[in-house]
Amino acid sequence: MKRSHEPEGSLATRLQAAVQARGQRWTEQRQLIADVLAASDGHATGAELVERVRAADPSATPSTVYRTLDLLEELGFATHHHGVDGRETYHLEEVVAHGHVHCHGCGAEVELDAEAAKPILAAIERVTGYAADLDHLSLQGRCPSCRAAAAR
Amino acid sequence: MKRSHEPEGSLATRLQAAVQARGQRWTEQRQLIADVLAASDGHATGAELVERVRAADPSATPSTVYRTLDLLEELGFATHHHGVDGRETYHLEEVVAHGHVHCHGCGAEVELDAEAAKPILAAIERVTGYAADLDHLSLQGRCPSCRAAAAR
DNA sequence: GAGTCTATCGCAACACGTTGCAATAAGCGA
DNA sequence: TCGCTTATTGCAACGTGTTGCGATAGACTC
Repeated sequence: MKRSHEPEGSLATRLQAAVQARGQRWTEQRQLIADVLAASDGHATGAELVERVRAADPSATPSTVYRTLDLLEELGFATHHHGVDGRETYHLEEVVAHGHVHCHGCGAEVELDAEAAKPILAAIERVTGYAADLDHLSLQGRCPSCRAAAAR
Repeated sequence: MKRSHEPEGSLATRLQAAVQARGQRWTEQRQLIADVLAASDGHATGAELVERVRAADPSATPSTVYRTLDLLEELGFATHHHGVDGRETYHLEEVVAHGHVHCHGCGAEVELDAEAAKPILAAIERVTGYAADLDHLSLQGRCPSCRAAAAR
């Protein structure tokens, strides 16, 4: 998100540098997977990414895609979390960290940016001493309109 | 909730009544699955439950177990949520509602009871307007000792 | 340039959970 | 009791994600 002022290649370039700095290799497949992830800004499930990567390069296998995603995550360029249905959802790190709140009444989903989440994270820290990850903040509950409907 | 003063058998009895009230049937397998879930108080993953049910009755199949768990959930006798690894974890409704906080540093996991979670849920409501489910509150972050270690 | 080391890849198998379908069996009315 | 209706079950196949292993190919040393 809001990366449009940057040259397209910069993410891949930084990634390549980070990978090679660890003595690891930057391959065409990794480039492709990073491109696909960058192109699907916002969220994408593992399966979606696998599908898109395979569309671009049919020789790519799921294991390669998942291992590359793990690598991106290890390097801090991506994160993943489990949505309400247990499916994995991946984000590029450039997408600003955010949490999710899902309504189990109507299925609505709102995002929580860092600013909005501050009081929540502060409350978690006060209660538990834990510094919670915003990226892994995936809540379920009832949205205001479903609550109003339920109250009637 | 907080029905722990009731006799052991009452859960199955109430469940049976609820199932039959919907014109559905109370079978031995359902009884068995409810027993297994009751016996594994606290949490159990779907796979664990399947395994235990099959240990007691090898003819039971995973689909039956999962369908029964769905039924229990529909009736409000059980809940499930997705843990950090994306696996499903089931609770009996009798186990008092609680959330989880998992440390991605050392893997420690603490539970949050309703009282402790109150300020967190209140903060969520203030920010989003959502009434979050304590049972689906599954957080990740760093525990105090990992934070201290990281600070050094 | 040859040889060695090792990261990466593809494949196959597995684990967990879900779904569709046909067979079975329970419940119910005549 | 018989026959009908329908909930439940078992089976098999599928979707998503993970893991182990041998083959490959890139990088590095001599």
